[in-house]
Amino acid sequence: MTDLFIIYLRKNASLTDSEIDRIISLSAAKTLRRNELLLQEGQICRHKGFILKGLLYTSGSAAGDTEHILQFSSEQSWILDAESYDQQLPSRFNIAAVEKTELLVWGRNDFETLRAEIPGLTTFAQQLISRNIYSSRQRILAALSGTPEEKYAAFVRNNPELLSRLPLRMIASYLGISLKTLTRIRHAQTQR
Amino acid sequence: MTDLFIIYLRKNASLTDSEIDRIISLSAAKTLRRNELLLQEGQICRHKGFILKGLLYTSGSAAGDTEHILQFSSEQSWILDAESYDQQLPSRFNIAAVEKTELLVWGRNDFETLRAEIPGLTTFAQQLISRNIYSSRQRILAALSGTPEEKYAAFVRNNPELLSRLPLRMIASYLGISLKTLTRIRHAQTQR
DNA sequence: AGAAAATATGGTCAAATGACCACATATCGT
DNA sequence: ACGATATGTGGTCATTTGACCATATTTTCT
Repeated sequence: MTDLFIIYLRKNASLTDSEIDRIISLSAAKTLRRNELLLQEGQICRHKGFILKGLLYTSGSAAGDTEHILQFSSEQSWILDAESYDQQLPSRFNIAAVEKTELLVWGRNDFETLRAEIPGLTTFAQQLISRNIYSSRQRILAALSGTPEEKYAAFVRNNPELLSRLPLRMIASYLGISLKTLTRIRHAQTQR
Repeated sequence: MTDLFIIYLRKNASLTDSEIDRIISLSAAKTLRRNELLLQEGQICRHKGFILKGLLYTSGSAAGDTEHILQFSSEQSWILDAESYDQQLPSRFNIAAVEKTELLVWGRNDFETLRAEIPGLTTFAQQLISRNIYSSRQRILAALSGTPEEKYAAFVRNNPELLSRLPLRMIASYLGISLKTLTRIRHAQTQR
């Protein structure tokens, strides 16, 4: 199963095989069942995770408001609450499994050890952060732009592989529209 | 005028006075007039800026949709398009001045030189990134949550000092609501 | 100071949305 | 495989929103 991680690193980072081995040697396997929490609001995020297989969502709520899904994270991606992890502060978010999910996780100290040993890992982590910032901006734009119908169309366009794995209510929560509106949109589309 | 920058660094970073001098020695002053662009969509972001005085906005648009304001940046904060700056790719955003604005700017090479010389600067930059990620998430939640009225109330609560400096249409653009809706909300509030 | 431009307000109307509810269907866990 | 639970669909209705337009007001620039 860690093969998937090796393949990912070979493809995306500039690391030697022994460096990759070393990284894996400090990891632990973790499995989440459907709906199980990886991180709960109020807890401190003590691990960085890499998703081998499965699908997670990150959710949170603005003061007083209902909960919304901020992000979906599927295989071949990292998952953590950066703010809580970096500063060891209680998280304001929940991270939970949409479906059965298998992860590799690293404790913060171990990962820092690895970063100190392996310069290429730091470089790689930087790139990930840069991408993260960019995708957050896209997400903000998507949330502000367009009608519910356009938002849904954009979601389908950008995440075709997630469609069948997610309940509609989660998609509605992610897009910031009501489930009612979402089913209306879909109904209108199948009519055509 | 650079005093403001010195004060900021003393307060927020762990740097010696000579390190601060060194950082300033590689900076250049820049002034933007109202509405003037600091960065235009399609251009590559070649500088990192620090705002001494004034107010900027960052705007962009999702495919086909109208432009929205992603962020306001006022004195004592950094401004750049991280994606474009890091990877030297054309920016997808505009950054422009709401009002006359004075900045310090550093070319990318110079800043990297500074980072290599001054470890404390790297640490500090990391913290800024971490905060950036967090505020992006808050922004996403705010965009998804609540009615226009609640969004406006949250904006007023979180940015009281910006209210009088921004035209309403920019606030509307930032919140993702129409100008009409915004004036309606304000009208209703003054009635009470 | 004065002309020109930008900004804010307000009216009307059609359309879209969300809240609430009931019911059908699919999915999950044992 | 089965019962229980979660999920999706659909109806109705009141409310809100945005589009379009005209006009009043403020601000900017020279």
